[in-house]
Amino acid sequence: MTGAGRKRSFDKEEALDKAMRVFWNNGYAGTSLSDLTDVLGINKPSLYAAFGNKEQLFNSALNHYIEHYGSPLMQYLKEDTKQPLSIRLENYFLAAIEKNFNNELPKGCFIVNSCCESGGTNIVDNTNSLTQDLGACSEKALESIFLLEDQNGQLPKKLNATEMTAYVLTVMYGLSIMGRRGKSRRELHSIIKTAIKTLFS
Amino acid sequence: MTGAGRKRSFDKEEALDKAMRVFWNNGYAGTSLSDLTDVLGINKPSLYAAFGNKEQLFNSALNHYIEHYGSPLMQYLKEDTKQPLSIRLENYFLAAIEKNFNNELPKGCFIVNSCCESGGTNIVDNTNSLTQDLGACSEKALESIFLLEDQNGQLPKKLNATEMTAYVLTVMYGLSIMGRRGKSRRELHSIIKTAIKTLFS
DNA sequence: TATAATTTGTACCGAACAGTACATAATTGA
DNA sequence: TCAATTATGTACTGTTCGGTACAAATTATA
Repeated sequence: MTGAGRKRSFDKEEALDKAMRVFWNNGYAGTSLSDLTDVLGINKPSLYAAFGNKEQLFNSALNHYIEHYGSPLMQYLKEDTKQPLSIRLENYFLAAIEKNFNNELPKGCFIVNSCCESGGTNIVDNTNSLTQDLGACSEKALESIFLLEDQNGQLPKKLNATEMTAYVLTVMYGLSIMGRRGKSRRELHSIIKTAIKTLFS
Repeated sequence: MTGAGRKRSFDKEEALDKAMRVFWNNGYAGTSLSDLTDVLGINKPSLYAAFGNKEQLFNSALNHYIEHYGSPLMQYLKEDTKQPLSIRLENYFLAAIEKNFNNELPKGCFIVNSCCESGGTNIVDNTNSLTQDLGACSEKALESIFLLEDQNGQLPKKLNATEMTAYVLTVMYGLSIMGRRGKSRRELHSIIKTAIKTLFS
């Protein structure tokens, strides 16, 4: 079927990762096609041929983020289930904030940023609902983990899985904003310590 | 001194409040001058004469928000100091989320939204530092309250004022994102209940 | 009532925006 | 080697962007 035709001069997955970082840093409305083509080192027709239009590229960037940066964090909760939940939850938080000190990545969480931008009149319905879906999806994943923990009696303070999920997610979101504000690793660690302490003792 | 000259046909404070809501909903980059003049019902030269340029208007909107929507919340912590801190903190959180169900106001917290947008290449240094300053200012206000509480032995779990401040602010930020995501009053109340429960028992 | 001061409305500016037409270049399969 | 196919680079489209020049309208003071 395919085969004929000139070869693409760039790696599509690499380019998507670069585009994601631009959107992550500047938001949808704050990113122009020139910003993208500059960073990706390709010209507009190539970008359109590979990724569709600006909105579709943004949606692809959101999915790419979840797949490569968001979802992997769940492993810290799932693995080593012999360790108490308090330890795994702390590792989950720690891993999340550690991204914030990789100077190659923008600050905060891309999904959180997009939630703030979402709902505005510049964001298309399609993108609004994708942002909502990705938020809901992470929430479901978290809840399914805490449902298991609840069955094993690991949830603290008589919280049920739904309450635990909503609260942990709230703290995660808050940490994202604190990270975006440029808080130091020391400060973010302190917040995590407080979260674990107040939840589990 | 002043006196001569045609009268302004609109109320400047009202117009600023309207402009704030547009920026709050759509962000800085997501708001155009046409969006503003449409909502304010004035034309561009009037807007420029009254508020300077887009960036200055945005900065004024941020200050207006803090003065009329952010700072007043602090009263819930300061007044009725005979009541235990747990009650006052709960009222503070409740008052914060209640704004989210006023359908005339955009969802979430304007400052939180601006933090997410801040740092991007489209936001001018001046606005970046104002956003940072306003974040830091709220934090100082909160910390001065918790310093007093600490002296009265009201802080729970052996937290000091700095730890308490950072954690409460994190939960507030998280609530803002949850609100922006469209969580119901019931869900946000549940999160607040969990926060109070885990902090104080 | 004349004058100075201020706001308003219209109409415009150059620049940047998202997106595309089209010719050229490169690659595969026949 | 030739035809079909795909990607690239240039140059362009119409629209919207933030911002302003300028004349008409309105007001207070002298």
